[in-house]
Amino acid sequence: MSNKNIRVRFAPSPTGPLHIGGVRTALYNYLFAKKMGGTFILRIEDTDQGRYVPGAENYIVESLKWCGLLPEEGPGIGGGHGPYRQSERKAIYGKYAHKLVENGKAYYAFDTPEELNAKREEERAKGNHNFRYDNVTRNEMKNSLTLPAAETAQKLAAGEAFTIRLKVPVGGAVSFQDLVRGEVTFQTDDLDDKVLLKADGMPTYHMANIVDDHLMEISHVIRGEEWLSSTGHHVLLYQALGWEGTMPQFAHLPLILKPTGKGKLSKRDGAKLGIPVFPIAWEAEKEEDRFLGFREFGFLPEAVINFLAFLGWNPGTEQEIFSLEELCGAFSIEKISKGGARFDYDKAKWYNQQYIQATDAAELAKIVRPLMEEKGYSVSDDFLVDYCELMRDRVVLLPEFVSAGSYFFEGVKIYDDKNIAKRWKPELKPVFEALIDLLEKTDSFEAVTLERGIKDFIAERELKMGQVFPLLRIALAGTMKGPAVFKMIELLGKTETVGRLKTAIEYFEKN
RNA sequence: GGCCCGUUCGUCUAGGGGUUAGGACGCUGCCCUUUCACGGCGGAAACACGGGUUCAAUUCCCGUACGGGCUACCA
Repeated sequence: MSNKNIRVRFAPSPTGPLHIGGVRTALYNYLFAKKMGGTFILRIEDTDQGRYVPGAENYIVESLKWCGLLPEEGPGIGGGHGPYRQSERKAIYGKYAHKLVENGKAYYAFDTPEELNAKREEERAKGNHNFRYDNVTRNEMKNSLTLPAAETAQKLAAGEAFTIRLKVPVGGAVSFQDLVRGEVTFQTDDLDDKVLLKADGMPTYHMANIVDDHLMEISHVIRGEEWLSSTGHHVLLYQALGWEGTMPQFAHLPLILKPTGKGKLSKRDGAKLGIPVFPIAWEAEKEEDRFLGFREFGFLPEAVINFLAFLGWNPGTEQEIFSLEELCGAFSIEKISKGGARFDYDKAKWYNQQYIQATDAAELAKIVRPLMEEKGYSVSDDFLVDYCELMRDRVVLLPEFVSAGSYFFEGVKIYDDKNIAKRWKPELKPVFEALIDLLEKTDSFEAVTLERGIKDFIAERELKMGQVFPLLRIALAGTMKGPAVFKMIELLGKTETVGRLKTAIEYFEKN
């Protein structure tokens, strides 16, 4: 069921790695598009050449890919509304900006950044701490409203640098219905005359976003709450361009807040708290500019998506685990919450654990294999699958598959001396030697058989389980933590098990 | 400062004029298990405050407080 009228876009700016709040915005756009049978579009907002960071666009694309949020239109993908990079649409914005000037909805402004700063300083000195270029102050600035027409024409002809500013009406009000917040109203007298076209000929976000959303036939603008304040200007712009009738609907998302303290989540919070705030790693020259992502921390993308979906949205049922597909079915803008949501890393880890537990061992083995190789462990496929089966319920982040069971791959490197001291008695030596004997004579190395055999062995000698099992475990793993002993023996196999027992007895004796 | 937005357990949230205010994470007790986990059953823990409206407000309205966002020729 496709609905050609529903078109949403994710429009990030390639100024660095996309943080997790951006991923959530992308997710909500994606979910809404899928839910409605509409189209999910990626648009790159690279109108600020000063802040352009090479590699950032690729990072955005790779991040979306890792998350499984594939755009149907976008740079490198195509679609009937391209180009999808704003830098490639420069001429379009210029045309509309000049049209607005012709229609008296905007004007040329010749004030240089230096002059504007000087003006701000001057006002500050007078005690006015918030100078605004608005429908009052524009009358004392250098623009086509205050200058004689001839002078304006002369400046333009001379190629003097100019910007085009929106001529905000005096004494009016703008309102719109926000899909998550209801009616929002601004007095035009509170709004400044936003720059639409910069001196370098590039549009500002405000201009580009309206022109593109209109031309790309965007039906719903779903974006972060940081845009709510400028939406008044955007509505004014739609009106000025005569596009009010097809203006998209707005939905402003609550912000993702820092895990601790105040404010919205920022790049630096990751490094500061040792948690990921980016989907995937970001490479950079300088060490302090490099970041690891959720992927590198060992998260499954499905878990990240599920976690993110619930940061500011809730289906209203008690189900917590949702696949991307299920989210597409359950999503609705009405259920987006209004208040900011604090980033809860513990919850993210819990989701990851849930997804690891729900993934079958063969699949986990595939995911874990590269981590094993990185560590230098060579493991057979069968062994790795069985191993994943044993460890699945004991792992929260993927790298723990490597660390938590390292003894399986490199033997016992460290013994738990404290427990050995507490439990080892010299008279246990013959018992363990007899156990080795028993194992060597056992043909079936299956956990159930082993369990029966070893339990009988202990009973025959009138020993307690507690005298044997903990030491047996330490002999094989070095630690008290780990899967059921019989399962371990089964996985290790006869030769390895017997070998480890022999070394361990020696070690226990010395201890 | 101005404008805009928000406020239910520590956190994410459900709910909604009359409820024992529900779930999840985290914390915690017990059970399972002679390990560690997983799992199961419990527990502590919330309607920011003040006024209205109403027979009745956590829920509706208004204030206040607090929090957040914006306030660039950045997005």
